[in-house]
Amino acid sequence: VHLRTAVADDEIEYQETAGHLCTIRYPIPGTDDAVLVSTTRPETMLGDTAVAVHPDDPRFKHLIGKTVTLPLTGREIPIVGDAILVDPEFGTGCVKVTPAHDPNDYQTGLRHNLPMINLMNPDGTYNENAGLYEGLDRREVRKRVVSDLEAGGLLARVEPYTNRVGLSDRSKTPIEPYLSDQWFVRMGDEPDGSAGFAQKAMDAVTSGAMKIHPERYAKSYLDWLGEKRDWCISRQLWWGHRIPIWYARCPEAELKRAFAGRDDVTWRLDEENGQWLVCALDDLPADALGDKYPLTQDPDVLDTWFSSALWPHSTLGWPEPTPELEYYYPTNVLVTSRDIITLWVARMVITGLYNLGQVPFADVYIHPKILDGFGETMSKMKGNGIDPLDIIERYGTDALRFTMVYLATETQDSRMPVANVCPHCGTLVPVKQEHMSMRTRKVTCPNCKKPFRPGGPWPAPDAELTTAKQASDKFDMGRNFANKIWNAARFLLLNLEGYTPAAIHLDGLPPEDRWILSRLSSVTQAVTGQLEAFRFSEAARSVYEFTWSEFCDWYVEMSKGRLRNPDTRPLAQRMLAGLLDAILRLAAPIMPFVAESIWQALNEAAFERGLPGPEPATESVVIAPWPAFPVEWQDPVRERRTELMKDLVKAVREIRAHYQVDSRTKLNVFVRCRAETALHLEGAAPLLELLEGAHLADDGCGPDTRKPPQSAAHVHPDFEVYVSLAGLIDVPAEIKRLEKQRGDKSKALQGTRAKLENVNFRDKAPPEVVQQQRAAVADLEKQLHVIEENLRELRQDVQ
RNA sequence: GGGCGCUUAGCUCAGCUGGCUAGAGCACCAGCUCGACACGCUGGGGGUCACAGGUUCGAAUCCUGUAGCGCCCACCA
Repeated sequence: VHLRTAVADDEIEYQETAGHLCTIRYPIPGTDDAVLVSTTRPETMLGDTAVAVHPDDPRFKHLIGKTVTLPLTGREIPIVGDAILVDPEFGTGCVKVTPAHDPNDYQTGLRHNLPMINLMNPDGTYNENAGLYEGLDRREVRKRVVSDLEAGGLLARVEPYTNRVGLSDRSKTPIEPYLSDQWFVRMGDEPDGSAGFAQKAMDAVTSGAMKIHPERYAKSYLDWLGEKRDWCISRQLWWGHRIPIWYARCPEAELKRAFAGRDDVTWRLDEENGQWLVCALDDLPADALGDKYPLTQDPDVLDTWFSSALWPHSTLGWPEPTPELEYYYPTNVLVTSRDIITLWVARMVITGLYNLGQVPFADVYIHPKILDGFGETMSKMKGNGIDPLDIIERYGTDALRFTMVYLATETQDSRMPVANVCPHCGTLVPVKQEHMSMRTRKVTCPNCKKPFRPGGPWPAPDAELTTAKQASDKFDMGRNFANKIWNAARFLLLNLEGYTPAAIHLDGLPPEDRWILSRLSSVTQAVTGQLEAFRFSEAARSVYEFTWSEFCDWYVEMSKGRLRNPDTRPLAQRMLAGLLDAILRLAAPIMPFVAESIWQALNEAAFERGLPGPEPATESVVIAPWPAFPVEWQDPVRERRTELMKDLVKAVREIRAHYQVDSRTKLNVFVRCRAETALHLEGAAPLLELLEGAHLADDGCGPDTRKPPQSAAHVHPDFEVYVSLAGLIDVPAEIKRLEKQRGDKSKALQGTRAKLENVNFRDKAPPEVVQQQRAAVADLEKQLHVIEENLRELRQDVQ
């Protein structure tokens, strides 16, 4: 495929290609001598207009100013000295110069005022300048040139050579550099020295008018713009915005007459071609100047990035001063990928500043990328992409979105191993590397042995093979979380009968309410900060953690008893409704669909709700105000108290699980602790009852509690728990349990002691850190002591 | 060649300004169909934080180097 268009440097991709390096003799007239030049593109020698050597190269210095005869053409071309083009160490030290067909040679040509001979037609065939080779395709010319040189004894040698060939991104055919007229946008500064396009776009970032997050990406933006390379914006393609230039050959008076009073039309003279270049905002009809002087529009179209650069304002109705443009421009945040910071972002800034005088957005957030399972960027070409629709169908939209946000960390790209879902039996068949790049058209299911086509971007359906859908268990997390929220909401909705709205008063609240409000206030504050700082992954983690591990795992469980008691039920309902309301608002940006559907259901059951006081709910969660709660609700002491109770419950659970005691069997629990801790654990008895089916007697918690016979122990920094297991206790197993606890604790003790024994640590570390370590040692020693005691008793039991 | 980033549990990733026994999800093991949820609950196993130096009382965290990987840019007649 030949696209026959100009391409930008950034549309070229290089590929290592095995080719040949030909060394050709260029005879020096009047002598038997010749200079040797090497090239990977021998056919371009027809357009050589010089041979260059390094000006300081002793081997060739004396030749500068002389000429050589260009083989096959007989043209005499000069030998020039050029320190930029020539590396004397490389090859023969002599370089053929083909200004019309190589960018470096072009620059060399300009430096030495060399003629530029364009050999090629736009279709890649050679033109009349190629003499005998006219009309032949470039590849054919290469063959002929080589054999003709060989026949003439002018081909010194041909060696195998691997070089990097520039291929078009789009067509994957080799780029042929050649001279053509193109349209450029000048990026450099104005002739008077004032800032040009590139500089203005740089200033937008250095002045802080536009911030790039994470900050390090500002560097690629500034570095690239700093080169101020002119932007070639014309393309010889069919699809695209046409270049708004019309050509006319007429007296200027005609233009003045036809466009009198129009400030959207300008023109200037193209002296080289003796015509007017007319530029207009709106399309000009061919007969705008009358039949005598037809206007013809330039056939080229704009670079797609030029059109894209207009996106932030052209989508809002520009150039008309629409209300939308007025209201939305400049926008707030652009979210995009790092590889188009230059191609797209920089150019949006340039056109935004030029057309509207303001940057198009205040913040640019660059997200990490999802890579394929092998760590490579996904691309259509490679065929290693994943179809979001497959994921949505299998896991849900919110699952997709949540997982993506969860993975949007600050630096780390994320690999996404993908599996094909066997269309016959549903087995997940992991994608292997050899399935990539469309090489594998057919995979056999290891389970049902039937064939299918792996999922991916296939150009057309396959009549014989069903194409598999794609899956990736990375989305389990999002799906499970959506489901968790859904079920928590269901629980609440089933328990809202008789709900009455009323304000919450902090003072009368039970400890678990104080705790969850403290957590809610902290978490809401954290999520708000994380979103503002573009730390999306952290925000997702905060919402997930709070909702699942705190609200569902503990608060909802704790509320079950209260909902059964008519005295405590109304408050529990208000708390739960208010909490769910807050969770939905926090989750809405990340899981909009689940949040919205629950919001609607909640509006039916508890229209007026909220913390601390009830308010009528908004019609939709998307217009609900972002939540914020009093900082005074944050109460470290209450949080600590709840943590202690949770630890107590967990200790009992651990024992129950270890002895595999049926959950319906009631356990008797005894706690030995300091009086102060006992105070903190005051509310623990009902929780143990509710959550663990465990009984803690009124006098079972305090400094005087004694270890009951036949019991299992768990030693916590703040308390010792004993669970009576008369008839169930397995003494050797219990010894093993305690020995493991002892192992863990003494390992920690060792580490901490070692630190304290270090004089330098005691002298140089901050006192509070030293103090903390001392306390830790004391705690651990005490715990170990208790464990030892328990072990001794158990060993006596055995004997 | 220049720049940026990464390397932590079997897999995919957290770990912000250095300081409790390094965390999560999935996977794995054991036990749970008790009134939101088996897409679940409970308990558990699993890590020389790539490697080598250095700074520090103390390093997954800071510095230097090495190796591997990814991306962007430049470019080899």
